Formats: sequence, structure tokens, C-alpha cells
Amino acid sequence: MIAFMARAATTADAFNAVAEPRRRQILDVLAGGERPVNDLVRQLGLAQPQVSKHLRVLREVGVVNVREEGRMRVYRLNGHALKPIHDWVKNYERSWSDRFDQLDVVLVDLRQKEEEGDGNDE
Amino acid sequence: MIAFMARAATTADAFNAVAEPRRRQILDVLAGGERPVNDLVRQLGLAQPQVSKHLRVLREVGVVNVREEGRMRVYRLNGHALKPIHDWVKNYERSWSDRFDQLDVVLVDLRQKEEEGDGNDE
DNA sequence: TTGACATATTCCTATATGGGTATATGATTG
DNA sequence: CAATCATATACCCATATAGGAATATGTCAA
Repeated sequence: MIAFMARAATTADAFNAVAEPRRRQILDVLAGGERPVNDLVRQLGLAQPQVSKHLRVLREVGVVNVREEGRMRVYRLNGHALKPIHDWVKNYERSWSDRFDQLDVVLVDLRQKEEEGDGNDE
Repeated sequence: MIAFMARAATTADAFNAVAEPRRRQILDVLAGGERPVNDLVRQLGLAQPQVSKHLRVLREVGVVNVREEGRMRVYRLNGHALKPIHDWVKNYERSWSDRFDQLDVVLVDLRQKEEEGDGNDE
């Protein structure tokens, strides 16, 4: 019986997982190729447990995969899990992209011609 | 003297603000045009205070603007504030877009020709 | 087997919520 | 001015962190 909901879990979805700057940094490093945990620890200057914890979150939402190699675990990016974010934010691209301004011109143009065609009011 | 950092504030940046599903819903509605608070309350089926609180968060990160009109406040989308998210996630598009597969083919091709040109090993 | 290495987990603590409810603030109308 | 409408805030409560430190788990080398 859940009565209170404080805040969505970071493991709820990619949006939450990626809201943390450190985790975005981790992904940015992994974008350059798979890496064992210690490499990430060194490159990010974080403590090892923190990195492991962030990796766990990223794992749970499927943004990264792990592969065991001897005593180390090599993490690899799975960018596909970020697609929902891209798909969502893409719809707002109109707000800043010049490309869409051009598109708008075309659409307005089409609309005018349409209205000229049939005298449909409203 | 800050010793503990629980979790980044939702008002820290657009990433955090948008991590909350309700807030994305609000933005999706506002994408259809500016709306007074009560319209959002009705369309989202949330309590008015919750909507106002979410709007405040969105305001603080600049994703929405307010305009006073009589006794109501009309909220308007400012998609430009979402550009950082788009810019970041765009770099991962390679993972799922076919377009980039084609691009990769071209790049590999260029690389080969380059290597054939001068006998530079490694 | 023992010790060094590489990671993951567990505890502890302060904090930032998000929903629910009640209330404050402001504008509009009678 | 009083009543009403539209919003924003203030409080209370339970929860999910994120970092720090210590410890557990597993693997490899001597």
C-alpha cells in the first residue's frame, strides 16, 4: 500500500538515470569505447564505490552492459536505451532550429494556397 | 560548508526538471500552445497545487515562461531551454540510427584510402 | 594457501523531493 | 466591501538518493 511517493527512482527510466551529471560523464567516456571500472575511476576522479553505484543505476535502465574479463568487469555503452530521450526532446527542436523556420515558411505557404483553392471559411 | 549532497535539485538544470514524467506531460500540453494553470489541471487530472509546483520547477530552469492575464497566469513553452538535452543525447544517435551506419561505411572507406595513400603503420 | 587486485555492497547521514491538505495572495465581480 | 475565482505557498510525511567509509566477494599471482 503505497501512500507516499517522494520522487521517482533513478532506476525508473533513462530520463532519471541520466539526470545525474556524473552518470552522463560516465556515458561520455564509454562513448569512446568499453572500459573497466578502474579506468572510469581514474578518468572521472571519483571514488570507486561511487562509480560502481552509478554503473549499477545505468545497468538497471539498460544504458550500459557488463562483460567479465578476468577479475575486472568491462562496461560498454548501449546507446539504444537513450532513444526515448532523443525521441521526446526531438519534438521540441522546432524551438531553436533554423531548419524548422524554413519548414514553417513552406507550411504557411501551402496553407495559403489551400485557402485560395476553395473558399472554405473557418 | 556543504558536507552532504543527497541528490541534485530538480531546479539544477533541464535534465533534472524533465526527469519527472508529470513535467514532461505539462510540456507536451504546452507544446500545443500557451495555457492557463487551470487548463493544465483539467487536462492532466492533477491537483492544482501539484501543477503549480511543477510549473515552478519548469520556470526556474527556464523551460516555461509566465504571462499574467487578469487573475490567471498563462504559461508558455520555451523549448530553447531543452536544447542542452538534445545536444547531449544527439551524440548517441549513432547507436540506433541507420543513417549513421551508412556514415560509418563512408568513414571506413575514407580511412582505407588514406592508409593506402601513405604507408603509415599504426 | 596467502596476499594483492578489482568491484560490488552495506551502513550512515543530510537532503531534496512529490503528493495531500490547508491557507495565503491577488484580481474580479456584485 | 464581501464573495468568488485563479494561483501560489506552507506544512507534513515517507522515500530515494549521493557521497564517504568500511567490508564483502571473487580472481589471479607467488
